[in-house]
Amino acid sequence: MSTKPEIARSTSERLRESGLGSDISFLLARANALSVAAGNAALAPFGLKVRSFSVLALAAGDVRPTQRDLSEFLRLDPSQVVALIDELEKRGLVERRPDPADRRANVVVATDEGRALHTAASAATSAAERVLHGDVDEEDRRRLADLLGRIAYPR
Amino acid sequence: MSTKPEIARSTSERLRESGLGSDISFLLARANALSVAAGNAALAPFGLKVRSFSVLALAAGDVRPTQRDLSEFLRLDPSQVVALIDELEKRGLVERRPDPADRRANVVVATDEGRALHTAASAATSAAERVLHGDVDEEDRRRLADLLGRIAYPR
DNA sequence: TATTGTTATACTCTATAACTATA
DNA sequence: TATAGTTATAGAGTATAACAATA
Repeated sequence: MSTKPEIARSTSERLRESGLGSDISFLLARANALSVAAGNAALAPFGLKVRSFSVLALAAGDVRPTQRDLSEFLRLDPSQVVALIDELEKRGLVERRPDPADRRANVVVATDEGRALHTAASAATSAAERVLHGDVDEEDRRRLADLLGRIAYPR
Repeated sequence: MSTKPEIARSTSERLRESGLGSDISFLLARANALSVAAGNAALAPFGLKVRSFSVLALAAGDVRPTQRDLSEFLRLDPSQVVALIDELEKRGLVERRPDPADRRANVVVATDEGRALHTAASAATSAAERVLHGDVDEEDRRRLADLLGRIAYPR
């Protein structure tokens, strides 16, 4: 048990106040690590992780992306997308359909069951996000999303 | 070659506008992926990656953290810290010194050479960060750091 | 000739357990 | 009895190259 004097800052506080600890890249890495951990924990009851959830989420919308689209948007190698879709398809959550515009390509769409699971899982991740962002109110969350978007989607 | 009409949004634009694409957790993951990639590229000429750079940065300050401190602050397993310090120590960039307060613990400090490399590498990562944050001005960078800090360092 | 999806493979990263020396 | 550092190992994540079908 540490019984340090109140006046002295702890080592972790001092590291936080050091150069690295206030670096945007480092804060980004740390915030993301916590976010992924919280997301995976919230998704575990659904048999999903943030990776497979993001594929399911995009398949559940009306965009009808090809595997190549998913690969580029999620910044995953095409071979990783194959593995993720294999797993979701085996569980009956998504389907590969031939792209009418290009017979090489598969369009990935969620099944009814997949959309239902996505809805339930979304509620869980949103709740986990609200806990993680407990210190950030709604207006600041919008501001944060805007700022992150400018970094996440460079021109 | 895709010769789509200008009026139609591309698939990636439509994915971006979908639910997931504006989710803070997803934006965080995507921004961090770009940040790590840019950081590793900027650090490659120095024989460093963001991981080893962060250890060197903390060792180059005056906090004198133990390996345990580094493990907790960087959210790395103690065994990973061992490997990172082994490598940096082999290159003469950091040293393990016995903690006078606890003979089980090692304090990690940068050598003169390590501090010099840290200074040079810091300039490179700052430059890469400015490129990545090209769309975000100084005031918004401060705001972003504040918002990220509230997520990265929960109470 | 180039691209989509696929398979195989290797490499990095991360997580876990067990051990030692000190506390 | 618990903690700091270490070692070993296995699992997850990532990157690369080669192939068949199609553009």
